[in-house]
Amino acid sequence: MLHQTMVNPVSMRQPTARFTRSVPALASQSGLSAIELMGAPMPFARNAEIYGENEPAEYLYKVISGTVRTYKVLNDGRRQIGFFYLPGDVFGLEVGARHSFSAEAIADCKVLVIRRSNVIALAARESDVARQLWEMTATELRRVQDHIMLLIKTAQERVAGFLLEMAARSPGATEIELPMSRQDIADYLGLTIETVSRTLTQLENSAAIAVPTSRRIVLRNRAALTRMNA
Amino acid sequence: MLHQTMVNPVSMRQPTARFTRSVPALASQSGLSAIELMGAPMPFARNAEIYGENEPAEYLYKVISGTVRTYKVLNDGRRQIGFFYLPGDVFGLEVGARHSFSAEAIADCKVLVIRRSNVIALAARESDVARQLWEMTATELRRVQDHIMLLIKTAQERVAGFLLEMAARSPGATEIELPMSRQDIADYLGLTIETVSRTLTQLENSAAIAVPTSRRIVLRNRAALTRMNA
DNA sequence: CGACCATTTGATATGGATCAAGCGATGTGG
DNA sequence: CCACATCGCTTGATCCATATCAAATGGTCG
Repeated sequence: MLHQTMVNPVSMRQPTARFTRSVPALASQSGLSAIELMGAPMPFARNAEIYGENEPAEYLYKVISGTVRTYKVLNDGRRQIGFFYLPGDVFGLEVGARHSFSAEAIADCKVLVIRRSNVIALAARESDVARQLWEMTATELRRVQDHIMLLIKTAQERVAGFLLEMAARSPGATEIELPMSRQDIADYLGLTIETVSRTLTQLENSAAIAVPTSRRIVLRNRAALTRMNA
Repeated sequence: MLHQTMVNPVSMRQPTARFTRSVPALASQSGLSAIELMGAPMPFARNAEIYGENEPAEYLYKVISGTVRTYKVLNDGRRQIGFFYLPGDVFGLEVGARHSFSAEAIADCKVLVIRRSNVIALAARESDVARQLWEMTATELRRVQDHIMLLIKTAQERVAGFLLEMAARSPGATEIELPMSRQDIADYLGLTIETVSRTLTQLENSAAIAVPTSRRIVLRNRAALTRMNA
């Protein structure tokens, strides 16, 4: 049940963040936030740990390419995945001193790494940066609240909800490419891989989806999925 | 399963917030935050709705006395309680325009009602107010993350965890007074009242707790509870 | 081709839900 | 002050969704 994670060398995890002074004009002009301009891109290999639970939260991160999972593990090895972060998503932002989850690359990734102290210093001077930090945390809060509502549902509802959620993140697409394994999905939904697998075949049999390959899902009947999402 | 909630008259829910200019000196001196000084105390009767899901988030709230529950209800009536807010706790703070949960008084309450627009305006000028808003949202985020970890556990672990959580909120106390019903506890833990009840008697039989009355729990063996909290 | 790993499928077990009844406290009207 | 209704909680019996255990299948890479 426990994932074997390659811990990458310390040197890889101590990026020298480019120090950038406040540049709100450039930020708004380019559609980039001032925050992102303070970051340095950094690659992570498949299954590499980006940070561990309870480690000092020195950086926050934005996915450029690839997918990242955050997770917690209980004493006895049960793993709960917090979220799957896709390109454009920010993760690892903490107000407190330490990370509350661990983070790993699901596939080879590029991640923008941003020194937290720089952002916080900037936020103290510029209220729109402060507002952005607050908004990012609030976005995460809403996500986790939605996740709770998933976890009280039946297996079918959870899987349908998961598929719709993933579909909503690549808008317009009727076909979704899952970057994560069945085990990851199961640990996200609080189910076992067997139940996830069975539920998918059941959805396929009821013509709600097609599963051409295990990592590819075609949404055949979105209305049906929405209906069973409770 | 659905709670009958008395909706109190509109007039009761439109408090005239005392308008207060920025008073950071007084705030730090008194140990009160500038935010709280902008609020007006307001009573809510047992089971009164404080706000509803998706209503405009005009106010944020701080419990003075009594207990508040927040919750969401799925189509078919399943209710999930977000949290129980005790005196000192802030709830209903949103970054977006609308409340994502509903809130009700569990018992007769006094609640400090604070106009959100005032706080946000102040935050734009004073970075420590902005920081406080961010921190409140982050506190809530951590809580919800912990809640997720509860929801993947067994019934016994959930109930033990709940008792320890409640105990931690009245520090030092070896005996806890539960302000909420078994149904509320069940809906918080994602269990049925029967399972909550059975689990409590089971904990009582194993001498981990005593239950002199249904609303009062004595922690007899905190170590045992901690051990079964996973 | 063969080994390995992820996924699916099958058989069985079980924790918690559901259905149902009993119990104790609280309150109400006669 | 007592009979009785009500409500919240507990306890009992049974059921069922999902977990667990086990085996087969399939896709990937040497």
